[in-house]
Amino acid sequence: MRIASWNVNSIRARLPHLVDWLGAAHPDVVCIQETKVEDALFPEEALADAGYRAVFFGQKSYNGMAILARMQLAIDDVVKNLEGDDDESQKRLLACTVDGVRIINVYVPNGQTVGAPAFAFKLAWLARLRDHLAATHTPSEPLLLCGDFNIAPEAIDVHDPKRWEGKVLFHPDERAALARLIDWGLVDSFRRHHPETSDAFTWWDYRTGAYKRNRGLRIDHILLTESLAARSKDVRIDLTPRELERPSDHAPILVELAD
DNA sequence: ATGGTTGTTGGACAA
Repeated sequence: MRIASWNVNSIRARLPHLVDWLGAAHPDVVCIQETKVEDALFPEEALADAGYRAVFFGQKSYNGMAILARMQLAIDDVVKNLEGDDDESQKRLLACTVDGVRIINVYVPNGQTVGAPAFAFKLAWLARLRDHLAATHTPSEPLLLCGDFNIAPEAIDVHDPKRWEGKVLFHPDERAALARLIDWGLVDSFRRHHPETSDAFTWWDYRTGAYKRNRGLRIDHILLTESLAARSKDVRIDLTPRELERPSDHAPILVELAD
């Protein structure tokens, strides 16, 4: 089974890219972040025409989640947001089960600037996610936690770690929060398959021509429990859609799981 | 050099 994660930065603006990419990459499941659309306007039919069923959980303008699965696959046990969130809460988590794999798709708060209220919100949200995992799941089950974490784990994941050190997306407190999440019982699947690979990024700022110079960060992750990591054959970042005109600022990451 | 671009919207705001 091939499972992908992609922050599309508006599913309506990116619909042609997404549909083309589904046809080219043939994922079985796609976890999407930043749909930026309320549920009534979600492009469900266009995705069905492309051969994918969808569950979605969105809001106007900001955030918003979706999970797509090939029509032949069932999507079960859908969960929207964390325990304690209400209708007013930012839409940042969507979970389901496909073919026996528990899939948790997250859009971790960006944090804006270190020290800002949004940064405290980011750290608190990550702690709540850790609590949710511990309360609802066990590390022994086949579970995949993926999405836009807005955190680069290590210096090797940043184009210029000296310049980024202590900045939002690469601050010690965020990296510790991500490490706490992983310590629950997860594996960074990309790093397991590519332990030495540098300059492998999933996000490049729209400004300053960052993509052309490969000035990026690896902030989108697919984390697996050990039982699922044992089935993982490869993980790759697909740069193809980032090359197009008016792309998302993120590239998709994909994991290949043995049946 | 605190710049620059994109998306949602119709002026900021978030990223």
